Amino acid sequence: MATIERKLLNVEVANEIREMIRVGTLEKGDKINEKELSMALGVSRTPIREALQRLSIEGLIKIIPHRGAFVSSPRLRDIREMFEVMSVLEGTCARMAAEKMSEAEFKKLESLHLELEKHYQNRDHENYLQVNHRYHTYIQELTGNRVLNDIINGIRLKILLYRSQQLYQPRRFDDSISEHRALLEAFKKRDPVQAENLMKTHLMNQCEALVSLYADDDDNE
Amino acid sequence: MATIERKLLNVEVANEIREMIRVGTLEKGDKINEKELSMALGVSRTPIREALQRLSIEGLIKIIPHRGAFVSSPRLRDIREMFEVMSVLEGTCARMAAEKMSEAEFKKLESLHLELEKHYQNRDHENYLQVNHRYHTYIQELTGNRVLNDIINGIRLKILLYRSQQLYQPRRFDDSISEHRALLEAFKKRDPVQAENLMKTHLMNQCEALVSLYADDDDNE
DNA sequence: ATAAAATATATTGTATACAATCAGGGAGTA
DNA sequence: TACTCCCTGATTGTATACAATATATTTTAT
Repeated sequence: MATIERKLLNVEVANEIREMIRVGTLEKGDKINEKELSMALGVSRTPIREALQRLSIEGLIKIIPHRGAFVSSPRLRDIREMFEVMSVLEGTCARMAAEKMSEAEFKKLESLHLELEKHYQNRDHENYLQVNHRYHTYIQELTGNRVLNDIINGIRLKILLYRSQQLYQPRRFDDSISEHRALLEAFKKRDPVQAENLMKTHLMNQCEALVSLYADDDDNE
Repeated sequence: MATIERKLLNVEVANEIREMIRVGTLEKGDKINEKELSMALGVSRTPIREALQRLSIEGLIKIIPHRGAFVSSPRLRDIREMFEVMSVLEGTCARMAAEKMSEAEFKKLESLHLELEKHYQNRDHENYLQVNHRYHTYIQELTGNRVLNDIINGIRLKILLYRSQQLYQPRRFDDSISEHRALLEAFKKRDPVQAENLMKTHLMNQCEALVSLYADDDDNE
């Protein structure tokens, strides 16, 4: 028998807003109007506001007193800082995963990699990103550390605010897949140190690609 | 002219509760009664509830639907996971700090270390812990990465739920100070790799000390 | 006397009402 | 025209009211 999932509106609303941000309905800098949203979702402002409090702690939105809630628009510096932490954390995941990875788990990882290759051949950015996300998530999960997972997921969602700009430069696409190939080799050899280092540089390269696209943007910094 | 700090009650209330947890007025497992707290603080339940939402995302409390908010009481597994992440993050701080530490900054660190030594001589656990906290915080700040800082501070507060048990075993007290001595040497030499490794093991040792005290406890796991 | 059922009380969750603050527009002046 | 001031409407922040659920107490039956 399944656990009865008791639903609270503020949790549902938070999920809803998070999803809007994830898929791009809400973009960085957008203002979130409480009344508007409450009518759209058919609930009162109370659960809306409670959800906004939650999201502000997650860092997805910023609440300016008496002005309202705005979708976060991290500055260049914030992006760099987030990636710096991400590279360390995902590097750690890679190391831990390489240390304890079973053969079945490697096969699963390999199949994800093959999906990546396919989308790369087809120059299908959208699906590449999607599978890439599943690939990284899978490695995280192999660590079995939920605290680690939660932190990484939280940061990733914030970085996702910039997904539109991400990876749409062909050069970065090429580099990304070759980094992934090297990474798979390291996992195949169960080499924790190499896996960690490759993952770290993979992340830092992604950061640089994002930042370079973004540097000449106006309202950030 | 100073920035006008506009205060919102929910933020104030969250600070208040956080402080209660930090100093021990609220302990792990305690229930937080909304009405009671609202009367004690002289505000309505609205800002109280908004604050609770925030704290639940921080992980300091757990909200059980229709039952109420309870101060988190992490299981043994959670503690281990938090320390695992902490060791990586604080290790990273140590590495980054060692890489960029100025002479003046080292002097400051050294003076903090000397305070530690003093309290160690006097077997003054309370003040040792206090200075130890400032020491670690200082290293964090040297990195200049606010994202990193926020994450570490968040986890530390949760670990602090167990401060009562921490370091009150004489053996651990001795080990802690000698680990700190080695650490200071590494910083003096500006050796990032060693600083990182020493910090990591320092944290993992602290974890083991805490867990061992705690293993025979009842309601955890 | 114990255990289950029923009722009452307390607490949480949600909606609404009211207060404080902000954003925008027009009137008036230089 | 450009600028300031004041006013109005809109939006956020807080308090209260009501509804739903959980906990405690009493009642009832065995």
